[in-house]
Amino acid sequence: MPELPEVETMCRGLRPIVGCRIEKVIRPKISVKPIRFQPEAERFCRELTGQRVDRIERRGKRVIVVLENGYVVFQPKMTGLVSLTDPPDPDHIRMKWLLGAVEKESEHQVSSGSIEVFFWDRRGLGTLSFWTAEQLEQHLGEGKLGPDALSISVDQMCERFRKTQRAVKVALLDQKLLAGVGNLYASEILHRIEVDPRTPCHRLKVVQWERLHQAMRDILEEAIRYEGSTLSDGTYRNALNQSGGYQNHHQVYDREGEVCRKCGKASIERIVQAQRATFFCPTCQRRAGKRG
DNA sequence: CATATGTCCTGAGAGC
DNA sequence: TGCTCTCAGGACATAT
Repeated sequence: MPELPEVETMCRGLRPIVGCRIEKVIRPKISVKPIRFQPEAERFCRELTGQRVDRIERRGKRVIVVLENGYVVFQPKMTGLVSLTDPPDPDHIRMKWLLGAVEKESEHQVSSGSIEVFFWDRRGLGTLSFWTAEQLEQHLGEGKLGPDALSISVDQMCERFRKTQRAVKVALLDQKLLAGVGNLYASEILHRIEVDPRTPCHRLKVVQWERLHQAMRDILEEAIRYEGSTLSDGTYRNALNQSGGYQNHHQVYDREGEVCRKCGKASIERIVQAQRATFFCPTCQRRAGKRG
């Protein structure tokens, strides 16, 4: 499930294509249902062909390839992957680019010859869009997508979260409030600051939002250094087709019944919030007011 | 407006 | 061995 660190890793892996021209856009024939393209697939491919890649950006959990004339937005959702090497299997390649060599001198210059970019998605919930600058803001601008988790300030966070009565774990997943945190990292963040995931946002104090903000940054940055988390399904890989490393550092996610690494006593519990699994330590993350 | 639920999609794994 | 069933969860659509 690519969240901010995994998507950031994909973006970094794409840097070698900056300056290259998209010579061919291919949609391999596959037996599974096609993913959603916007505009529809044939026009999408036509629009991209011949364009030069200017830069790579990320907004929350989306990869944005900025072309000389338009923006390609890839939403990996659950199992999507962008890579420069062979993806996990050939049966779920949703799109492929053949790139020409770079035109100008650049710090990311690659040797001549062809580069391939693979858009792969096993479950096919992901989407690919090609938008103008105006459409990009329409779809991903303020009001649609909250501030990115790595650039939001503490004050912004307090302001956006303190109004809601929803459980803090559930609110962290709301991309309109905050972009980039998903189910895995939300549990990890709350464990680090020892807050019960069921606590309503409006009950958290300013100092706790400060801790949450700091822990969020720390954990996301650590995870980026490890190039994300590859879960047991093995789906997620970095651009060079290697597993991430952060799964070995998870404190609670997918550790139901195992001993908490912080207190060394309690075993990690799994509950369901808003139809999603939440993992936490019942000892370290006691509800406020019940401590002692 | 705020919040909750249903839907999309495939493959892995459980259970019989 | 092979079948059926459940589950994983991001983002959007629809309902309350």
